[in-house]
Amino acid sequence: MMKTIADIANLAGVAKSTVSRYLNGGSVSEATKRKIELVINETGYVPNTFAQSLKAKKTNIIGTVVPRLDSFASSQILIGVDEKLREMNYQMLISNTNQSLTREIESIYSLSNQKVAGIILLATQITDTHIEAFEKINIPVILVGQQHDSVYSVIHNDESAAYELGKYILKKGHRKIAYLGVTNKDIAVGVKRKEGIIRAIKDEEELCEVNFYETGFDMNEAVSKASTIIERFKPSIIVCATDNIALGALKAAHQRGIRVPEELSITGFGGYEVTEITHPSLTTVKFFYKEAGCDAANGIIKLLKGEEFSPVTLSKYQIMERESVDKK
Amino acid sequence: MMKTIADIANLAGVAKSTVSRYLNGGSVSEATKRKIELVINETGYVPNTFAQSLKAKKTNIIGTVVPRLDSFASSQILIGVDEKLREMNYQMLISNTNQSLTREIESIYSLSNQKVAGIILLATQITDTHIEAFEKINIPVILVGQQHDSVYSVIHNDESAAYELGKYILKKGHRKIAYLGVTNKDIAVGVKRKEGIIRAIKDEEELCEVNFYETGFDMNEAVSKASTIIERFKPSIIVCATDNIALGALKAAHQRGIRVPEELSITGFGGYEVTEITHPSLTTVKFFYKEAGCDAANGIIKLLKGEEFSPVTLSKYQIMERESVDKK
DNA sequence: CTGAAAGCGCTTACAG
DNA sequence: CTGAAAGCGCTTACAG
Repeated sequence: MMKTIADIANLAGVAKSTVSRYLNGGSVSEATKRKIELVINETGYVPNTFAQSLKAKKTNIIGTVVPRLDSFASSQILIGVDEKLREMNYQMLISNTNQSLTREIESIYSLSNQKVAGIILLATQITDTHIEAFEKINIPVILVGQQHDSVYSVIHNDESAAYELGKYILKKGHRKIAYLGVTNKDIAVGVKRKEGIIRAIKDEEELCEVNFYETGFDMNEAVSKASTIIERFKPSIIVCATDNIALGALKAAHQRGIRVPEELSITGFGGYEVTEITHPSLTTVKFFYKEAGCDAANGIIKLLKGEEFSPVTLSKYQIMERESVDKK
Repeated sequence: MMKTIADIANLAGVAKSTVSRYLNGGSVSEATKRKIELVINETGYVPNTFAQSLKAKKTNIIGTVVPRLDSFASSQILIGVDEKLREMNYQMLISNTNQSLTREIESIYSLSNQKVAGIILLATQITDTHIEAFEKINIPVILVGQQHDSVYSVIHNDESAAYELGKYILKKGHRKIAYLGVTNKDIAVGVKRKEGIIRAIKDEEELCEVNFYETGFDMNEAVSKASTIIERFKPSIIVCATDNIALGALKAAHQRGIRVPEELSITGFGGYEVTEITHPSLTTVKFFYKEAGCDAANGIIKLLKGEEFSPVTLSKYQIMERESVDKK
């Protein structure tokens, strides 16, 4: 049988309110404290969360909305969020939207109905409907991976990372560059990474030939897109907007019997674990997803406590110089 | 301002109990139904979950305990569970234990305290402490990935899958086999897969030379283990207990300048997405993780409704014949 | 420091 | 079919 606060009060010979005060750090004399403590230990009493939340009208749950569960980046961010939250005695509730923007909006409202204390959104696109939802629910929201003026954001600093990667490949002598990117609807991945590369090329004094292509996030689509690029454009390097796309490009090169990096260099973005183990291993930009997750978790708790939190947090990155880029 | 059932009752000119009955499918006349419906639509009323749960003493939440978030198998299973649960109007609450058995036990109790309706455990090892916890919490539990006599299980049929894979490589002519497995503590992955291979070899009339090795689940460890095996044993094939290990073996071969599959064949288990894109693509056994997740979700709901559910459900598998195995 | 009482928003017998 | 009342397990002013 589940014990209630009334049982504890009876057993300890005090009032329910006193037990409640003991539990919540109110003023209780040392003597009664000890009595209550004893009873609680003996009975293994655990307060009913529903009753608590019903009164307090809030929970220590942070809702985390993710577009998909099966992506390296998502997993790592979630791990970071979960770890930090657990540390701070909060709980993470994951809501998977399966890449549906509609379900994303639904999730935001539904989490709010469940009285989560705050929401962390692993964002892809931020629409007006999102902003409207954020305003309506009236609890702290932090975006991870995308930036928006009216919401707190933790981003991966895609532009700088891309700029640095661009400088790197230029230094390696590449002048005939294919950039295989994704939709502009994704500001971070589609726009910022491309912009960083473009800025690096602009800074370069020598002339570069650059072609831009677009593909989806899916590996298989990347294989065929890359294959066509190799055939028609014959670049010395394919700069891919994600590691998955780079993996696809690598496959395309293998299929065509083109040696990487001797005949063709390839780079990615992300730093997925598997990029270390491919042959050749992939030169890429590593983002610190887990740390970004921690940052977001920290931020939401600060916001909850009414403390200061910067509107935009830049997460770290690191160029991983490996085998897939050769001197030209 | 949040509306309560009392507000709705007032606005509709009926009693709270009538609104409650309307909400829960009790008997309400068509006329009052319409009145209530109207008010609810206008106000956008949503019942307070805590109040509901406080009375009903249960939730429509299913707790899912996972050892790690960043594994292909886990992600797919979670996606399956989530999808099915959502369909049935249940919710999934994920608890990540970060591969800690202690945290696994803690999670079980903590989910139970939160009054989840049931628990799905993506299991690695089942200890007595687990069984004790399952008995104490007194709600339905389903294991995914491991089997145990006293708990409902959805398993991947590792033994049969391994047997079939064993038959396949034998038919390809391999007689000098290295099996790179994992700890026996993991019954499904460590024991069953090995047993399946052994059974296939026993069935074979010709003489086989087989060596068994053990490694961790980590890719990098697999690289060095495989490298040593290649050097010392010189097998014609390395059968790896997981795709990650196989990826490591592939890397080891590349590093040593050994051509796969011409000089060395390699197989995995799992059917991770990335195995299709490696060079050469990996011959492996694909498990239907997502479907297994669905099965588990279905099962837990059946159990909740008091319906029949088989103590052990065998999930499907499929040999993915690709490029990493050659005729010998 | 301590207790009695009211109330959070719902559901569920029980009458009618 | 419908309503009044009790109660789920807690917390929070309010007295003392």
